[in-house]
Amino acid sequence: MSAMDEPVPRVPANRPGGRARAADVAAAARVSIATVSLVANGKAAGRVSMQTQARVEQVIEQLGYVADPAARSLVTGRRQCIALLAHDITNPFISLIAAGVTRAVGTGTQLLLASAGADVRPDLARIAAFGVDGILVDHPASEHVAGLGVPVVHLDDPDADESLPRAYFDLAPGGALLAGHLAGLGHRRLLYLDATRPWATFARRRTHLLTGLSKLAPDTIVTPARSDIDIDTTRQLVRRTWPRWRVDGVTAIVTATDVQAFGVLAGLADLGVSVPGQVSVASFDSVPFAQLTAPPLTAVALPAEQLGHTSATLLLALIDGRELGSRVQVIPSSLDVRSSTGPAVTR
Amino acid sequence: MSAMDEPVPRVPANRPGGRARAADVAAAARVSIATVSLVANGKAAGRVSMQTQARVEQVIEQLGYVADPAARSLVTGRRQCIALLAHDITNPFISLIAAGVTRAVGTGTQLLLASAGADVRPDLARIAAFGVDGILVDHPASEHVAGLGVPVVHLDDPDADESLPRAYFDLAPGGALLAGHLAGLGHRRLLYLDATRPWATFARRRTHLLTGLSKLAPDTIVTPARSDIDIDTTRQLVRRTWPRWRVDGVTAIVTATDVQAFGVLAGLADLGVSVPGQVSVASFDSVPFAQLTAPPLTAVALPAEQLGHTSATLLLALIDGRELGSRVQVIPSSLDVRSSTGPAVTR
DNA sequence: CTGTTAGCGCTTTCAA
DNA sequence: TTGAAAGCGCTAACAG
Repeated sequence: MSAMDEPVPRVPANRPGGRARAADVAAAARVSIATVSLVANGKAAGRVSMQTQARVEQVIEQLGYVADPAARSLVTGRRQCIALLAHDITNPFISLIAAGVTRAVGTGTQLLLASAGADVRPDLARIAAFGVDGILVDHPASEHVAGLGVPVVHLDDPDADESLPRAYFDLAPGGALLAGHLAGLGHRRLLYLDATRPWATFARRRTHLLTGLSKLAPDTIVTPARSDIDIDTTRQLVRRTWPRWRVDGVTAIVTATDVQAFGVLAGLADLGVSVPGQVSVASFDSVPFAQLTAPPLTAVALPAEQLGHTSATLLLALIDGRELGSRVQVIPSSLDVRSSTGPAVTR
Repeated sequence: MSAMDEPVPRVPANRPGGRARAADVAAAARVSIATVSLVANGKAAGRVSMQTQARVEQVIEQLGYVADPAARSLVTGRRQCIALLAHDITNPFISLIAAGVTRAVGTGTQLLLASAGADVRPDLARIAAFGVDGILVDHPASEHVAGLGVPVVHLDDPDADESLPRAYFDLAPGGALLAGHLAGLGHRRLLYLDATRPWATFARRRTHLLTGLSKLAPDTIVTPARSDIDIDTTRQLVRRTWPRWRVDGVTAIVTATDVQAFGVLAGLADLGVSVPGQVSVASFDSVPFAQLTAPPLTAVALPAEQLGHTSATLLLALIDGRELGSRVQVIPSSLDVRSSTGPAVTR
C-alpha cells in the first residue's frame, strides 16, 4: 500500500483567518510548501513525482487553496491587473473601449476602472501607486506619465510623443469621406460643434473634415461652436442658438462626438426642425445607439471596441517585455452613411 | 546646529528596481523604517517628535515614496479595492451602476470591473481569489457566494436570501403605474417581451405589471415572448414576429429592459409600423437614451446610478465592520411617461 | 525528486 | 521618542 492510497489527513480548511494557506496544504499532503508552490503554479512537470503531484492537487482542490495574491505579488512583482483611466464610463464610446479591453485581457488579468476628474496627474499617480502592471490612458497629456514605473499605453491620442506606446484612429479617411459626402450633397455652410476638452483627437477630427471640405469645395464656410460632451448641455445649446445658425444659412451640423449629436437631434426635435429636411446632422464615433436615433445618424465610424482590444493587447505585450510589432497601433476610420444627412436646402 | 539644519543626505531615488522603498526614506532621513511607516501612515502624532516627523515627510516628498501596496496588503489584509461583477459593461444600465459605484468609493478605494460570462461561479471565485475587500454582484444566484471570505452585496436581486446584504428596486410602484397607464389607454391585448436570463428582477418586473393589469382590467390578455438583452436580436425578432402579434390584436408591447425596447422600436421602424399610432411600446429601466428614441420611450424608471451608489456604500460599511442601518436597501421605482405609448387602436 | 532557506517591503508589537 | 525584530504568505535559488 503506497502513500497515495492512504487517506489524506483532514486539516481544517476553515481556519479562523479564512482561506487555507500553502502551509495547510503542505501539512495535509505531507510535503513542503515549496512543493505546494510548484504544483499550484503548474511548474511541477519533471520536478515533482506524479504521485506527489496528484496528492497535492487533491488537497488543493479539497481545501480550495488559492495563493494569496498579495504575497505572490510581493515576491514576483506582478499584480495581474491593469487599469483603464477614462473620464466617463457612462459615455457609450468609453464603455465600448472597456468592453474591448475586457476581451483582450482574458481571465488572467483583472481590469481596474479609474474615472479621472478634471485633473489627470493625481489620478495617474494614484493608480500607479495602487499597484497595477500597466495603465491604459484615454487622453490626458503625455507629459504626466514619465517616471510612473509602469508601462502606459495612450488611447486615441494622435499627437502623443512619438516615443510613447499608443493606439489611435487614423481620422483621415473618415474625415475625408464625411467631407466628400457633405460637399456632394451641396452643403456649403456648416456648423462644427467641437468638444470643449482640448484633446488632440478632437483637433484632428475637426481639421480632417475642414481640410477635406476646403479641398472639395473651397467656398465652404464653417461656423465654429463648442459644447461639453453631454446630451443635455448640447440640447439646450441647440435650442438657444439654432435660430441664429439658421439665419446664418447653416445647412448641416457636424459634431465632434455622437453624444453631442444626440443632443443636437433632441434639441432640433424640440424645436420642430426636421432632419435632414431642414438641416443635416453628422458626427464622429458611430456608437451602436447612433442607428437608433430619429433619424439614424450619419457618422464617421471609430471602432472603439477594437481600440480597447488593440491597446490592451499592446499593453500586455509591453508588460511581458515582448516587443511584438509596433508600439504604435493605428486603426482606420470609415463612414457610416445613415439618414440624418441629405441634400442641402436653400431657403 | 541641530540635526534638522543639516542637509538631507541624497539617496538615489531611482534605484534600479524602480520606486523608492521605506528603507531608502529611512536612510535619507536617518531614522528607522518603523518611523517611516509611522509617519507615512499618519500615525506619528505623539509618537514621533515634530522634528523627525518633518524631516521624514520632506524625504518622502522628495523621493516620491509610496508604500508598496502588495507589501502593505500582506500585513494588513486590506486591498483597498472592491469589484463589480456584471455581465455587459456596454449595457447603459450597467454603466450607470458603475458610475454610481465610482462616486461612492472615492479615491481611497479602487474599482475592479469584472465581466462575467454565462457561468457565474468561476468568476466570483476568481475575483475573490484575486484579492478584493468586497464584491458587488449584479445578479448571479446567491448560493455561490458562501465561503468566499469577503463581504458581498447583491444588486437588483429582490429574491436573494433574506440574510444577504443587498440593494434592489421596489418594482411595485413602477409596475402598478405602468399597468394603470396602459389600462387607462385602453390596452387589453399586450405582448410582454421578457429577458431570457432567469433572474428574479425580471420575474418581478413581469409579475408586478401583470398583477396590476389583472386588477385594473381583468379581461386583459398578455402574450409572452422573450429575447436576449441585445438590440439587434430583438430587432430581428420583431421583424419576424410582428405580423403574427398584429393578427393576434396586440396593441402594446412591453419589454423587460430598455435595450430590448430599443430593438423593438428599431424593428417596428424597419417595418414601417408607427408608434404609438399602430402599437404602443414601453419598458423597464429608463436609461438616459430612452428620451432620445423615436418616439421617446415610456418606461418604468429604475435609478441605476443610485443603485450603484447605495450598494457600494453598503459594501464599504460592511468591509469596515460598521453596521450602519439596514443590510437591505430598497430603492423605489416610478414611471416616466413619454410618447411611445398612446391610446389602444382597434382595427 | 524534494526540502531548506532566504528574502519580497511593509506594519506592528515590544524594548530601550 | 525611537529602533530592533518578528512575521504577513509566498516564490525561487540552492542543496541534498
